[in-house]
Amino acid sequence: MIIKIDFQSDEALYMQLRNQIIMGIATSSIQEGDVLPSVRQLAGDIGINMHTVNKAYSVLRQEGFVTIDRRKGAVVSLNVDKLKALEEMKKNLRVVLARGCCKNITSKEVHQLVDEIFAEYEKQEEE
Amino acid sequence: MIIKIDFQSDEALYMQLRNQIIMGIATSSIQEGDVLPSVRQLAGDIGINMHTVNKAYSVLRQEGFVTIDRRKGAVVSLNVDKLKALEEMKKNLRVVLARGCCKNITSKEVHQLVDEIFAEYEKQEEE
DNA sequence: ATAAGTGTTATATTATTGATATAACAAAAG
DNA sequence: CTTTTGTTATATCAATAATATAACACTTAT
Repeated sequence: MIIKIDFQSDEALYMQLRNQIIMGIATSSIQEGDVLPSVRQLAGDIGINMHTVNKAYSVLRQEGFVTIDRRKGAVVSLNVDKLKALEEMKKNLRVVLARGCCKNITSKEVHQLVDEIFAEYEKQEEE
Repeated sequence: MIIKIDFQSDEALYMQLRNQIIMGIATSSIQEGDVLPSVRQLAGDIGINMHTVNKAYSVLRQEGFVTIDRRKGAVVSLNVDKLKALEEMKKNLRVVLARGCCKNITSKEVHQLVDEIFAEYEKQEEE
């Protein structure tokens, strides 16, 4: 699992970290049951503060992507509330698609993008 | 065009405003050539500060959704850079879809959501 | 022409957030 | 017993979000 932080980005560091871990789970480069590095370890590797990593982990826990075990640390374990997830996705898609729609992106083109991205996920699942 | 601001949300006011205007353009409840309310007017209607509206308009201008004319004000006019828009959408979709993918949302279900949302847009275009 | 309304700019203040820095604690592992 | 773990508590600094006045130049009505 390679984490790449962009210090020039206007996106918060802990948010970048959260998103990359989620994408790591989606591509199965991190799998359910895997243990994330300790907050101190990852902070040292990336070159950011311990608390920033801790905040990312806390958000991941609250959103149901990991459980935090005192003995093991942050363990990938998905708490699947599918109805909630679908609702959240629809809300997010409404914003993303509206932007594209204004720029003449068709539903067909969106479908293609979706397939491309899902292909990225399934491709790496075999590794 | 009805603007609904959630003061409890953790999303910045100017961002909520920006997104709702973009969704308004997508659903054609605001059309190309239409003039947005003046910053003072809209601020008064919503009950927020003039500068917050101004910031939303500035972002919309920078992102190519409106042009700002000294005599007319903020006019909806889409500066379509489709390649850039596709690139941006893919980046956004990667994050949104990864979250769903972890929660067992299938590509088929995403396709359905996309169709539902595009239907919302085209439905209101006829009004 | 006068008044009102427009976008724009400038400055200032307040509250919140993001990120960092130490420090300490209890629990678990070696 | 020492180290490492997550966790909590403070504190500080910088950046951002939102507000408040105020002023300027330009349109547009009256």
